[in-house]
Amino acid sequence: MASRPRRSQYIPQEIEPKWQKIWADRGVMKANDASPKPKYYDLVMYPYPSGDLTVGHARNYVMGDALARMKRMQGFEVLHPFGWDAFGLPAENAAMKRGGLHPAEWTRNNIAKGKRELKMMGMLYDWDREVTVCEPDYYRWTQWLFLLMYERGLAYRAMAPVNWCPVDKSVLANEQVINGRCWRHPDVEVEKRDLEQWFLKITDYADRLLDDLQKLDKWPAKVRVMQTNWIGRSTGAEVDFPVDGMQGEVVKIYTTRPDTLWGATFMVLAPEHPLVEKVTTDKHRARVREYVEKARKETEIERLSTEREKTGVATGGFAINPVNGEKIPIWVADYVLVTYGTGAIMAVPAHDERDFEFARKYDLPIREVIAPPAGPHGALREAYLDAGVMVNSGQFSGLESAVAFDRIVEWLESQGIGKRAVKYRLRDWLISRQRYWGAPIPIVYCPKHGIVPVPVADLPVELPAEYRPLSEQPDWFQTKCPIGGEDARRETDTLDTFIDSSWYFLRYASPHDETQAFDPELANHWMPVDQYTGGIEHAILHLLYSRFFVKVLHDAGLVKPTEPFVRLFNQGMVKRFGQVMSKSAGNGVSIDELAGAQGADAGRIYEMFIGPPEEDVEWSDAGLNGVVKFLQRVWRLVLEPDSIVADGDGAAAATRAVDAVALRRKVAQSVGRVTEHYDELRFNTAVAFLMELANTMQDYLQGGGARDLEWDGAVRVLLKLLNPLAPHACEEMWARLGEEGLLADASWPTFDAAAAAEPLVTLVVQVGGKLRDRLEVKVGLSEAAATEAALASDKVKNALSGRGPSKVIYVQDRLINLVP
RNA sequence: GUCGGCGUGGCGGAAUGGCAGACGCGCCAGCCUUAGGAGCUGGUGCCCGAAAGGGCGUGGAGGUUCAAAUCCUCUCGCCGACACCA
Repeated sequence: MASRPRRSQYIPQEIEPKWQKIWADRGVMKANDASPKPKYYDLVMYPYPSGDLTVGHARNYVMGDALARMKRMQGFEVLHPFGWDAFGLPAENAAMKRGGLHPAEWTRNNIAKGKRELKMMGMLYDWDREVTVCEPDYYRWTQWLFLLMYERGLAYRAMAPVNWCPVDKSVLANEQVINGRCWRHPDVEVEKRDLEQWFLKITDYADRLLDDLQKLDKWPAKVRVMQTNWIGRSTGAEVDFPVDGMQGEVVKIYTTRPDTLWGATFMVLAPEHPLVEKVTTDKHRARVREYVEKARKETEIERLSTEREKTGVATGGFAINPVNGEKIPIWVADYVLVTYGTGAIMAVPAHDERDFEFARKYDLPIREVIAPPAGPHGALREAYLDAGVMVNSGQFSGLESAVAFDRIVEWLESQGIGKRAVKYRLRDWLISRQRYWGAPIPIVYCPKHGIVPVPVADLPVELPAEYRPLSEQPDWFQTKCPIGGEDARRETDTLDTFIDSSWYFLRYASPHDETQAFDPELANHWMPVDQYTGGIEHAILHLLYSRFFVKVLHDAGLVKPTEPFVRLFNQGMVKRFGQVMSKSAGNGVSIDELAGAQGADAGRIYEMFIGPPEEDVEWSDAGLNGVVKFLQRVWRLVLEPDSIVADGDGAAAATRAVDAVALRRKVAQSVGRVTEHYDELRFNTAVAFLMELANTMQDYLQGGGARDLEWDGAVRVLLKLLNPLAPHACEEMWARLGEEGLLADASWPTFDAAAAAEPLVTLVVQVGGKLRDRLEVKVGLSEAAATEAALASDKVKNALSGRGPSKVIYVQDRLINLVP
């Protein structure tokens, strides 16, 4: 190219910084709170500033940025903010690794680096609204939200086991426990310690979190299913089983199958169940204690093999089945979880796989009470789980088990031995972290007044400057009681970082408000988020927590919406060598490398073209060249059409010449398809359509098409459609065409149905479902006329081998099918 | 184990039930050029055929339909989530 000076060259390294500066100077990315335009809140999941933003992150952000740019051109006032999930473990680990480095310093360095890279990719974020959760002006309000929860009775303290490394004298996250050992000390077994912890009562919102999923019809079905399963609501009955020989002592069990009550042949308590000691007879005490001890330790270490054989011991105690007065033995087994239901079950081996397995192993009786359609088995080979006719069930025998549920529950209630009950898999959210790098929990423990929340006026409770566990910094944690001024002690735990991220999207609405977490008026203006884009790895926790927070804030009268995110999209991960890309894994491709190689625009298009947005993709540089070629071709089409005409091979080009009508049609069609696919974030096909448009335009030129208004229109549409993905190049070309700023002033092209309509359609003629011929016909041909035209074709006559069709199927204007 | 998703050329992948393989990579041939990893033109699912044309083709087996990559049943393979939730 260097040898052809007549051509202007596409040199991204020159034009990209230039346009980035112009955009910044013009402030095109700023969201105006007072704009009369309709709002569009385009949110991408903020990253952890780990210092290695890769092309994997960029894939998410290109989608968000392209959408924001399109929406701006469509006349929306777009809020497209960015921030940093800056509290958390990696900063502490990095600080530990490099002795002397403070997590704050490490974090801030990474943020600076990441910000530079994002700007380099041409992302237009409203940096005036940047949010960094580790800064006091943010976590002040995180603490305030905790106090709000506390005030509303949603935060409470309870004992909970934590992973404890005896060498580090520190709590470990679950991910840091590998095979029951500390990740940093593979020879050291992690201990389980019971510590007093803070919880949020998310279970109070279980029903609403579940039911409102139905409103989220623009969320991927997959995520809704995952959340549904996570919440895990089941309906059943709680039934009281008196303990034999112990006046007034009952074991409450939970079952989803009250229709199988008559088949209960034993009872099982979780090892941690409070009644275990009581029901155990002296004869069995030693063995039971040994089992409980062992079970406790095992679950602590790891539930490695879930397929392991069930174990348990008899307590020697008996319970009375209240429905038939039967005495059934009470066992203890670790397959019953103390954390679910009542921690105790009635075991119905005939109709439950687990109970069946257990009964077989310990030779406990199995009694069939639900007969399959084929009739009772007598000797069961496996548990029968489906519905059937109830047998051996007193007055309910003969009833269809499927319809018996309600009647049995009513009867239990009338007898005072049981009641309807709903249970959840969801547990309350443990939010205490015995970590330095997080928002301190704003609580003071006073010997006189007990748990005392820090007054809002005293927020933030700032982290001490020194990086050391808070519990080892008496200068920091020694304080006075806010109520009476007594010597008191601060809470030394910090908040789970998921709290930070459960409300950051609200802070963006009024990021500098020093009087409140967010301005309700502005929050209600921008909320809910119209499009939320991020990784599937947050399908459950982050999204569930954010939904929970918004519901609580709604109940507190602070936000109107009950759901934060209208439309959710989970983009796939970028992998390399089969693994998720990251610097620490050594397979990362940085944004620097991508933008440096062939420019940000090529990188942006390539990120989108590499595969379907929701699928994981394997990174390779192979296709990047094709994208660069495409950009260069657009450049030539727009600015150097002469060189394209000159390159055309007249003879060849004539065979697929595109006339003005065909060009107009293609342009109109592209507007429709590209707009629709951008909107649905299907960027890979949108890019393909843009390539098709460029191909068509090239054919038009090479076939001798005039460079008239038709052509100029096509050029402008191409630039506008391509602008969200390749903004620098398009702005530059637009400017060279002598137009005003593309981003600032241009509007999105509108779809012209008339231009897109085809004056002639291809009538596809099938015989017996097989393609036989294609005929050019007028749009809207009647069925009779279409059939006549089809039958005139020799090929069709051949296929019908002389006979006429016995049946004619005519579909739209495009297809006719003759059945011989 | 349960739930969910996915199997289409050499590769990434397109296809409201209606011309399978768009778009791109790669490859082949040619053109252009003061030897470029640039640009341009044509070709490129498989088989038979010089060609025209014909046959076969979306993991496998059935089914529904005038018509199936697409819907249904079974099956094989890969991936993901949950994992004893009574």
